This record gives sequence, C-alpha cells and structure tokens, in this order.
Amino acid sequence: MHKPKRTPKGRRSADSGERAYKAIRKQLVEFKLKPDQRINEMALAKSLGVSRTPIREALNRLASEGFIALTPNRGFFFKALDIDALLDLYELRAMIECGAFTLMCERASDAERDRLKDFWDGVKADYRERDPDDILVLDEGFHLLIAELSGNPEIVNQLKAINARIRFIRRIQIQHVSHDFDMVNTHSQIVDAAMKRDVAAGTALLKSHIEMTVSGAQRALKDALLNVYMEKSDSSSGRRASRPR
Amino acid sequence: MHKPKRTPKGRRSADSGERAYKAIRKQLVEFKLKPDQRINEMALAKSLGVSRTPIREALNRLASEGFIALTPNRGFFFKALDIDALLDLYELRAMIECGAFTLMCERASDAERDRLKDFWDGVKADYRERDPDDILVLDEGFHLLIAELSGNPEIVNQLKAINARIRFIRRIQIQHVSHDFDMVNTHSQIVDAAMKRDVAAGTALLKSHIEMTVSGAQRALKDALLNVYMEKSDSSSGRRASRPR
DNA sequence: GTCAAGAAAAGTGTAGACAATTGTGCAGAC
DNA sequence: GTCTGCACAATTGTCTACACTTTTCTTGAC
Repeated sequence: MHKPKRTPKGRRSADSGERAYKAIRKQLVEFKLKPDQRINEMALAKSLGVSRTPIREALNRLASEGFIALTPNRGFFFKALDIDALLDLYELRAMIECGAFTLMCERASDAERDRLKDFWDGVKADYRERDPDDILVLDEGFHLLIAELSGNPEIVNQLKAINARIRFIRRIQIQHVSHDFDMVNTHSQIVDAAMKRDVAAGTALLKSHIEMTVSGAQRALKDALLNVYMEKSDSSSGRRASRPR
Repeated sequence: MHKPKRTPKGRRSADSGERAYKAIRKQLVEFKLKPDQRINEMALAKSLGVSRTPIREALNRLASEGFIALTPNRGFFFKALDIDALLDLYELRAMIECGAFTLMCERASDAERDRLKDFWDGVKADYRERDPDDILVLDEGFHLLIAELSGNPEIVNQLKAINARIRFIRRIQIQHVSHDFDMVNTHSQIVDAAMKRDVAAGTALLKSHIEMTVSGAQRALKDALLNVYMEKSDSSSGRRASRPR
C-alpha cells in the first residue's frame, strides 16, 4: 500500500503544469535562451514530454511575472534582461528592502528580531566557504527574513518575484568572489542595526549594500550575455558537466 | 483603416483570452464573487461564450497577480481582500510611491516635472465636480505619472499591479467624498514639492496622503463586504440591471 | 437520527485536433 | 537582379474529449 498510483506507461503522473513552469523558468533564469528569442511551444512540449496545454499555462505565468513577453498571434518571447532593466530591478529591490527594514524596526518584537540575529549567527562563520548555490540561498534568505519581519506579506511576495528575476545574475556575481568579504561584514552590521532598531543606519547599509552590488551585477550580466552570444554549442568544454548538484 | 475585422457570425473574432481576463477581473474587482468562493471554470466559460481554455489562461494570470489563489485539483478561489491585506497593499504602495518621488526629484528634468504640473493644473479646477470614475482615473494617473517620471519602468509596473488590486476600494472611497477637498489640496502641494525637488516634503506628503486614505479605505471595505454578504441575489431591485455601460 | 461507505455527479488537468494567423519560398513580371 | 503575389508550411489560439480527483448524494448499518 505504497500509493497505488502506478504509472503503467507514460501516463499522466503529477502536476505537469507546475513541473513545466519550473523547468521553463530554470531555462530562462540560466539564459538557456537568447534574448528576444521566440519560444516555440511545441518544441518545449516535446522536450518536456507533455502537451502544449501545461506549457502555455506555464508561459502565461512567466509572462505575468515579467520573464517573457507575449505578442498576440506571434507567441512568447524571452525578454532580454538588459542592463537598464537590471538596474531598475536592483533599484526597486533596494527601495522595498529599505521599507521592509524600517517596518521591521517599528513593529517586530525583540524575539522576532532575534530570529534575524540567530539566522545570521548560524551561517556567518563558514559563509565564505560554502559553494555559490548555498550562498545564494542564504543571502536571499537573509533579505527575505527582513521582509517577513516587516509583518507585511505583500512585501515578501514582491521581493520573491524580484529575486527570481535577478537570481541568475546574482548567482554569477557570487562566483566573482571579489566582495564576498564585504557581504559578510555588511550583513553583520545590518543585524546590529536591526537589534538596535536603528532605522537610519540599517537602511543606509542596505541601500549601499545593494547598490554596491550593482556594478558587480553589471559586469556579471555582460559576461552572461557574452556567453550567450558566444554560443554554447561547442560541447568541448565539460567544465561543469558532471556537477554533483 | 478602421479595422477590417468583420465578425460574420459567432465566429472567433478577437483574442478571447484577453477579453476573458478583463471580464473576470472586472467581476473580481467589483466583488461580484464572495470572498473565498470557488470559481467554476465551466460556468464562467458558458457565461462568456468561450471554452475553458481562455478562461483558464485568464485565471492563471489573475492568480499570478494575487487576485485569486489556485489549489491543485480543486481549482481557483477568490482571495478575499481582507482588512489586513488592504493595509499591506496601501503600505507597499506608499513605500513605492515615496521611492518613486525621490527618484523623480533626483533624475527628472525640469521639462519632465513640468508634465506633472501641467497634468495637475489641467484637472484640478473641476476635479471635485467630476464623477467618481473619472476621479479615480485621474487620481491613479497622477500617481502613475510620478512613477513614470522616476524613470524606472519596473516601478510603474508594480504600481499598476497594486492599483488594480485596490481599485474597487478606492472607487467606493471616492464616493464617500469626505476628504475630497484634502485630496485636491494635497496633490497641489505634492506638485509644488516636485517642482522644488523637495524630497523630504514630497515623501512626507505622499506618505500621509496615502495613509490618511487608509482609514477611509477600511470603512469602504467594510461597506463592500457587508454588501457582498447581504447578498445581491434578490433580483427584485433592478437598480443596475439595465446599466447602459 | 447519526454516521460510514460506496456510487454517482461535478469539476479540474491534460491531451489532441482543428481553425486562424503568421512566416517562407517559389514563380513570374518588370 | 529585384520585387510582387500567391501557395504552402509552421505556429498560435481555441475547442472538444477524456482521465483523474474531489464533492455530493444515496443507502444501509447501528
């Protein structure tokens, strides 16, 4: 009695809409498609082994989230995240995070703000030794926790949506370890400001923290675009072929 | 050149997905559905004269935008906009608009800021005499123009999305004309601050302007919910039966 | 009368087919 | 050689059908 849901052949097994959404978003986030490239629904459907219906559902969701654009009767296009859009998103992110920090200082209880401190104390020691994927998760987690402690779920949602769109760049950026050190330090300072409910210090730190990463992000994006246009069809280099995770 | 798109019979004419989206959103925005009510796709499809496919597309979009929620295998539910969510959205809106104002002061040229002044000068005279629908459009337009002048299109998008979700409440609120007067006055003061690039004054005005409307919005929401639960199924009153448009 | 279990009904999730539109290539005019 | 039409191919938008899941209804035990 271990789930009688046998899957005799290639029959419907799970929520393929959700799977399609995640798979496609992964491709977008990793720049598997070229900017402004048309997205072929049938090709996607075949490659994921489902029909066009869940594909279209996923594409519609992605369009709502700003990843892709829909032109009537011509289909979906991968919306290039150009430098301008990147700056805009970072700017919006800084704005929202500063607001969240302010609200947190005004409203979060001591116990709640302790959660932020505990979180950061728990990871800061070996933060720099972790691999980039972990760092990304932890960094997003840190900033999201501030958003949560603001007590405003809408802020959390917005921040999550923004994070998804800039995640790929941040991922590259983290590999360029240049200012990793500052990050650890700055996060600690932000925690200190939070414990003291020091709005001015915290927002100033956040603002410069995020804005400082912008120049790095620009470089990362340039690299990414270069890679995309250089074409990855030369399968010669298996640099990251057998990545364990 | 008046669109040669004839529609011989009941044949597929235009993008029914878009029409469905707008129609459904209108129903949501106007609280035609009860909070937490399950949305029946087939019924919607029949009432709009299309199949379930464009309906589902529209529902997915609306779910991405936060209007409704999707529970797997159980369908879409109208997400009640309760008092808390309303406050959260107003808070987020204030945060974003203050940020937009700041950016506008930093970056918009004199000519651009003149656009704001011209816009407001053009409508403020007979602002209070207009009907509520016009006022709503003008008010949203005023605030959106600030967002546009920030030079950050992502801010504009966010603000539009938020506006859509609180539009119904604002519409009711405007009818309760109580603080209409303050609105005209405050908008003028905001324009003044913008012309002087006075960030502190402008953001303070915006913040209190938006927060001041919160209490009104709360009352409006209470009224709306009351109406919804009082039921409109008594078709005796044809109050808005033959509404021309 | 209440509750439980099972059957029937209703509804969602996905597939596949067709209609409408857009894109492409070929033939012929100039 | 280039351009204009026109047929044909590719692709999107929508519909219908059906499998699976959830909900409702019915029936019978207690």
